[in-house]
Amino acid sequence: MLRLTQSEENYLKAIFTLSQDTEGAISTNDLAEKMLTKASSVTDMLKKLCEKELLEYQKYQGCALTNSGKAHALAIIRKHRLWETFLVDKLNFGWDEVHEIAEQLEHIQSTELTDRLDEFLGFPKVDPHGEPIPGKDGRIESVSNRILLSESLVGMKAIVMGVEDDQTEFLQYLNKIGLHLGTPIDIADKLSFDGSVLVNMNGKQVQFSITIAKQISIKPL
Amino acid sequence: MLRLTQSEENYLKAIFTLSQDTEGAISTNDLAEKMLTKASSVTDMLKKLCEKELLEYQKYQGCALTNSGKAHALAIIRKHRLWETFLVDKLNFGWDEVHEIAEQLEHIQSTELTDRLDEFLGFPKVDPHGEPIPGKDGRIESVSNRILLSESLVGMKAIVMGVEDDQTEFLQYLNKIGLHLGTPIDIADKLSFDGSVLVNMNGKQVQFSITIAKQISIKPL
DNA sequence: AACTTTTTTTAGACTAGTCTAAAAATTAGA
DNA sequence: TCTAATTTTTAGACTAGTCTAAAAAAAGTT
Repeated sequence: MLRLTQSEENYLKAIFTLSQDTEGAISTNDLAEKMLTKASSVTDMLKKLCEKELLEYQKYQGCALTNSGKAHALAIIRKHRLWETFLVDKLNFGWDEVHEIAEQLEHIQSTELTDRLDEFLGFPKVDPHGEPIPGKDGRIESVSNRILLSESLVGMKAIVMGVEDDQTEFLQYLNKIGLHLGTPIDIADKLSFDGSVLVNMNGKQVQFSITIAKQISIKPL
Repeated sequence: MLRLTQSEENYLKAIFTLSQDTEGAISTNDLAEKMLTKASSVTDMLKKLCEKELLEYQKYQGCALTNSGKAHALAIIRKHRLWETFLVDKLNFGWDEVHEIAEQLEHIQSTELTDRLDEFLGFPKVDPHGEPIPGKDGRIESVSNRILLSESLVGMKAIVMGVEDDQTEFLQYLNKIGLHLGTPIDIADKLSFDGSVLVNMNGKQVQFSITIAKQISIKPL
């Protein structure tokens, strides 16, 4: 299998995640924003990755991963999520503390290591943020019956199943208000003018802006 | 604490290990050989590391680590040996399979991670090759009563405690002849003309060249 | 359809780490 | 101690990845 640099791997991962909620090609600018870099740097990298047949790229037309590129991206995501699970389950880190470390661990090159770690963890299906962990073959088992909190209906009862964003500050905020995976919630109200969601949980009422509600996935009961 | 690149870390580690069995400064050429690189590349790196006060360096005089440089080197060695222990104890890798992977894992930046891993492993004193694991403070607990097989006396009974070299092929050879940590051995004879050591172990007799005998450390009973 | 704005690419420069080839310093030998 | 051999450094070049500034293409607006 093709050997990639950390930078190349990070680009592939970014393109893959952007593709998840985007139709068609990924634009150079969007990718530059995601990678916290400049469009000119992105153009250079796209040429290189295209050369290696990890993505398709035509001047001014953005890019899209090939099957090979997708496979690489999924392998990195698999490692990232397995390591996060290791850090939380075995080393007792909080779910808000593991992203940075996993960003480094995901680049360790050894399929054998990844697979043994998977086994050691008992073949977990989701990571500490509720995100599904791709299997050896790159397949993601679909997580059933989930919706975003932003799409919930008033009166619904549900269980928190995951978060779409694993940035430290966001997760620390959720910790502070007592929201974790598995927390039961009641949708008390939705404010039509700004999309805010009022939620009863742990005996208190909390208000989530639409931005936050889009980051929380729940399973209606 | 100063942030270093992987390459800088590898140089510090190499200088540290060379210093272990060398009096005085480490020469540019010796370091180049150890790093599988050219002397000119080494000179450039020495200038940089000297700038950062990790080592002392004067043109044509070789180099020696400062206390800061030693501390960094020991931190890397600590991580390397803890990860090797994890791979063998928790993921069931063989002692001959872990060096390469640990070479990557040793560069993961997080003291918190290292210390939690240490705790998770039960604060091991030695790694899978019998090498001592530096503590949080960088101190290495001296491993008592050990000598090299090359220094043993005929008639001695001993236990294999460690190997100085952790290259895959060497360890695979030891596996093949059934030599592991804890294996009891009898020194049957030493050949004066080439320094070979004849050893009885597992009911068989094995002959070790002086080169190999210098790589095996034992505890006389 | 022509003009303006935005996006994207090119051109050229910079850093880190490496290399080769040549120059300089040190060490060894007679 | 003078010369030869060895070691080490310098000089200049290369790759990967990044940047800024400017040019080119695409998209939006009247």
